[in-house]
Amino acid sequence: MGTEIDERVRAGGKRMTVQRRLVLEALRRARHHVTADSIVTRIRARHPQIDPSTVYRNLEALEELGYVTHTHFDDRVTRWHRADAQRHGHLVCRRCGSEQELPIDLLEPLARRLRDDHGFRADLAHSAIVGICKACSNVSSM
Amino acid sequence: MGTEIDERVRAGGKRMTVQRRLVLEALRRARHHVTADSIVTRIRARHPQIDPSTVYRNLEALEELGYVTHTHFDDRVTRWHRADAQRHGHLVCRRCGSEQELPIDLLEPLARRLRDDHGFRADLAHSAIVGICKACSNVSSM
DNA sequence: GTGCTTATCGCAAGGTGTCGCAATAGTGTG
DNA sequence: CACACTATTGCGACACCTTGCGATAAGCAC
Repeated sequence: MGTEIDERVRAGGKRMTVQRRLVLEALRRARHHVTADSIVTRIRARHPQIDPSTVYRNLEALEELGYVTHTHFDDRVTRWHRADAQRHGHLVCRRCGSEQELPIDLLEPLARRLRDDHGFRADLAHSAIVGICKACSNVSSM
Repeated sequence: MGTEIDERVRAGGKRMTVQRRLVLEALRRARHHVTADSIVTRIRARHPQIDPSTVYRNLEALEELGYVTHTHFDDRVTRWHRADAQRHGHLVCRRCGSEQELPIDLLEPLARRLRDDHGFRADLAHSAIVGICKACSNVSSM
């Protein structure tokens, strides 16, 4: 089973290992963004010998192959998800920590502008946009 | 000396300590973005007893008071600078790591859109925009 | 299936912050 | 100026991720 993926992994000059398959499986199970750490925990439930660094390296390898992507949320936490998921931006409130998704085309005008004016091909979904959400704006002054 | 700042620090319910003053001074000396670590190193040259956690906590405290701001560059490193410095965005190339600054008003249309459509007050200078720079675009295919 | 090459693994250590805690030291008050 | 209050410090430990390295095991050729 999973022969198609095995093929594609090998085509990329990589190998299909037990650990790689476990990471892939964990990502498939996870609906949305997951932290590397949560993947480690989940896999360890059944395979206690897996090392965190292995998971990190696999996420990276799978990203190179185009299977997964990562997004930087507020400040430090990186979250991973399958690359075939709907592409979208993120808004994170620095006050309450709430998150909301954003249609990618809202970011398109800026992307175009950066491309045209600076020749820079921006990946605007890569980092969440930080700010103050509507609810928090209403509560606090201003 | 420094009485005005002392006042303002105290007005914020905080205290002016030797360490706080050293951090403030280091930021004043630094032209642009500096990492917390470089501040630690710099201060330690003359005051070897200062602890990194103290510097981190002071940066945070000074940020609350509006004296400094931090920006997230590519991936992990946080950089700090004085709040009165010219506000601007950042482009970081994920291939070659080069950085360039961006006039803040280029980001304004998106900020307005987020404010109007989502009631979200975005801080678009808080995270660098990641992508592929012009030079790298020309070298690699596509 | 044997053997070879080398991608990948597990482990230990490092980098960048963060946190809990007991000791210290700014600050306002009497 | 001594005192009480509590913000702040330094230290040790932890969190999250990265890196170097020797051991292991995919994947290919025979």
